[in-house]
Amino acid sequence: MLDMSSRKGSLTRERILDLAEAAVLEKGFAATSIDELIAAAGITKSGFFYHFKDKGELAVALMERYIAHNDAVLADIFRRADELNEDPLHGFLVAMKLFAEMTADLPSTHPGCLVASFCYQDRLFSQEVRDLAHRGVLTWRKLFLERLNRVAEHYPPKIPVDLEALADMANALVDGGIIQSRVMRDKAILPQQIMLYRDFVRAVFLGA
Amino acid sequence: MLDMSSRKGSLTRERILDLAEAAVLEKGFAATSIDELIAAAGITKSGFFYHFKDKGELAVALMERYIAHNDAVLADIFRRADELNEDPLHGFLVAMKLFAEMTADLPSTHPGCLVASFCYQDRLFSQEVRDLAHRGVLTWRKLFLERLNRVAEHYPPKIPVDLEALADMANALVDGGIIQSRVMRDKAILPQQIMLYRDFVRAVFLGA
DNA sequence: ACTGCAACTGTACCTGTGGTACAGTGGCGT
DNA sequence: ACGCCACTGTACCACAGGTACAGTTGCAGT
Repeated sequence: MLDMSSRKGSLTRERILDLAEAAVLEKGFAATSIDELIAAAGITKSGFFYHFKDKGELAVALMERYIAHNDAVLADIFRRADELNEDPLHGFLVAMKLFAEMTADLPSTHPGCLVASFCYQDRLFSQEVRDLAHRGVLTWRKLFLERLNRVAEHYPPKIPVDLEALADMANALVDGGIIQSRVMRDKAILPQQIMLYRDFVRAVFLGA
Repeated sequence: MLDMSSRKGSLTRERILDLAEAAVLEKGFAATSIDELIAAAGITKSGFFYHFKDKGELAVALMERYIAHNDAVLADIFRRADELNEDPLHGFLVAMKLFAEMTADLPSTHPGCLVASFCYQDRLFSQEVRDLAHRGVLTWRKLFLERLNRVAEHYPPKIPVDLEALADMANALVDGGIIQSRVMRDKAILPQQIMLYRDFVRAVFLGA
């Protein structure tokens, strides 16, 4: 029989990851204690080490799950935008609108970006975690760059920009927007910045 | 007599702060141990606690110093740009060019932004540290917004944007650019993003 | 009913770190 | 000569993070 989640699915592992992700984004990885996680999850220390052989493996699992989820969310946004629009530029602009709305609809400020969090705690992690973060950023770059290239074929840029840098700009602005939203305790900043990015992309391809 | 730095200036304290800042930006605050700092500084634990009554006070001192330094750097860039140019828009564009060049000239990737680092370790710090970060972001917003308002008086915007959001965009892009530079191990990304911001500001006020 | 494995629990133990307490000292300014 | 700034040295403690490993429970398949 094919069962997709190994036996009964081990939802305990997922629960640990949920708790760990939230804690790490609030206090950092080093300050997130295993004792704290197992208390919240209602298991014992041994239970934790059954799922993760050490804290490093927790970091890997957190990153893997986060990257996969992030990629899926972005792909979904672009897919929904494509359904609403044929033209590559307007599809892109609609996607950015959807993205901004999604972040604006969050109940409080965005919980944070694990890649950004981990990048300031670099030396705590294995090469594997750093490689995961690297691939995560590369995936975003690729997803945006593909779209921007397709747009550029139909709309010759009015402002000469490196499209790869323009692709990276989205990621940079999201990470930076999250940081500002958190520091300023103003959840409106992130969606605002995404909309500004949208304005810029429109200006690049359509002019002011 | 007026001496500006309390007696002989206590350069030990500065050395601790230098070491702590570098360590915190690499591993995070919680993972930076006092033992490690005193070993690197060549002092004893007692020496450390003479300067900082606890670790929390170290965090406050780090943030204060970082914010002050950051503000000074930005103010200097704008001042130098003003010397080269009278027009508010071109002064701003020159400043962004100088900024990009400054970050490009760093020997390796940018060491990182303490505000960004601390924002993902929020719960470790006192309200005082959070307030410092808050004020740091506010100062950047204010510095950029003043300039942008002056520009807008002479150049009616061709693209309708919220100037406060446009001011915040600089900060967001710098923080995001640093993160991407670190994760991708490519120091060119940060200056590239600053130059993209410059392109956007020019497009806003001059059109594509 | 028996076997086997996933998913845990229980107990014991070691280390490193943060932090306290306090007495002592070298050198410089006045 | 006096004082005080900027430390050093020694001793100590509580506790969290982390390791190790043997034992237990419950469900699945045959």
